[in-house]
Amino acid sequence: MLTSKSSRPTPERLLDAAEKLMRTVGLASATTKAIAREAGCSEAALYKHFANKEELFVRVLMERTPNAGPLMAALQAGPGDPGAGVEEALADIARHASLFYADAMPMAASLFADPALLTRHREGVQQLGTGPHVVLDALAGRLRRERDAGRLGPDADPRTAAALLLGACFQRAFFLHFSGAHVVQPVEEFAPAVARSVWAAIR
Amino acid sequence: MLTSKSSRPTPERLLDAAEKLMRTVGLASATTKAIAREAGCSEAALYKHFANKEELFVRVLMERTPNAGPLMAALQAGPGDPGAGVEEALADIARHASLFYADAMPMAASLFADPALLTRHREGVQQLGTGPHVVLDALAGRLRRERDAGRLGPDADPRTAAALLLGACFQRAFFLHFSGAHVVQPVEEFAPAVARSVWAAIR
DNA sequence: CGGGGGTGGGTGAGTATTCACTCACCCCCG
DNA sequence: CGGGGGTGAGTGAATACTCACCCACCCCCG
Repeated sequence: MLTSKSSRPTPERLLDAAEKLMRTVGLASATTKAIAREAGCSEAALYKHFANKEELFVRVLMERTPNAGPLMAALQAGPGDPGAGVEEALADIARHASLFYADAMPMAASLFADPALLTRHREGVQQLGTGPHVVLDALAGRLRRERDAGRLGPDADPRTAAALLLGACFQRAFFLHFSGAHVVQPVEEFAPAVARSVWAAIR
Repeated sequence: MLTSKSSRPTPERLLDAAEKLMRTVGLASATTKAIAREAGCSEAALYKHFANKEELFVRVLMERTPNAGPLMAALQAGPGDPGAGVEEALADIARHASLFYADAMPMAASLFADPALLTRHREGVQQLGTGPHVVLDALAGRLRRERDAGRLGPDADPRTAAALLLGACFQRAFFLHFSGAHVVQPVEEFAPAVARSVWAAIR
């Protein structure tokens, strides 16, 4: 019974619960009582493991951020592989970026409701040298390398191209949550279209 | 003294106050008491003019949305004017879009903290047949007309190009508020760069 | 023409509820 | 038996919202 779900340590369950509530009912309704109930423990237990509610949220944002791994992997792979075309790689990146942003959007946007929490999170994040812009930097760097390897036009603008591709995916994720799935194209047709147009801009 | 500031009707002052607080201290701290104090009236007066706090917020979001006028004007102007190049028009659109999104971002993103409020707002907005996607539709339509007039390449993808340009401006606005001004390019260099790359993709 | 009374807008002082957070206490494992 | 992890029952503060009341204004009727 080592793997029974109740064996999962309480702090983890609290982080899980907080994340789940932030995604579903929203930051405003993610109260300490609701989080404790969702985690299956008492409110007082929360304060045995976290100094206060804000610390819990900050740790959720730092540790339970949607998994950027696949996206970063898609960003780093590629340039050494001359078999795959750049456009296909861009489509793959657009696919991963669309999924990642769709995942991250609700929690990230929630922070705008509480500027104090946003500031705390920003400080923690920039002390770690990370942040949402690393994705953009990674794609820009990747494109710069592609250009230097002669696979892009010599006057291509890697940073701007990266901003275009990721920005389109980002805004699509926003529409998805803000207006509903019916106003956005499905990823399977969106990602290749985006890749095609960006590729046309830099080849 | 008809134009004295206290002559501004109370409901307007409440809407002003609510908007200001949403922008500055955030939706979470925009309490009825704070709004009333900011508007210079009592809390009870708020309930003479609005059924509840949510109705006040919804009306702020519907009526005090950042002015999309200049952006929509920049989007509609142009195709009849053969003197101006498409790229310059795109740069102008990118400039206006960057400003508009930077203005709208805090209030729009705040909604993610309260999904119930988001749903109410979505319903109100789509009953009016509007929404954030109209900007994208307008630019896509504009580009389609340019293409049909032969000023773009015949296989240009207007909808995707619009998503790229506006998405880049949208994400820039997000970075601006989320991470600070130091991680984004100034508009004066960002807008032309975006326009140049998009133009390269569709010409 | 004067005054009685409805009315829209405003207020101060509440109310019930909910919030984040605390405390005294307990259980059980090493 | 000591202490980390857990709890039930609070605490004061803050929240959204209400209530009784007020006042200036206007309309209309005697």
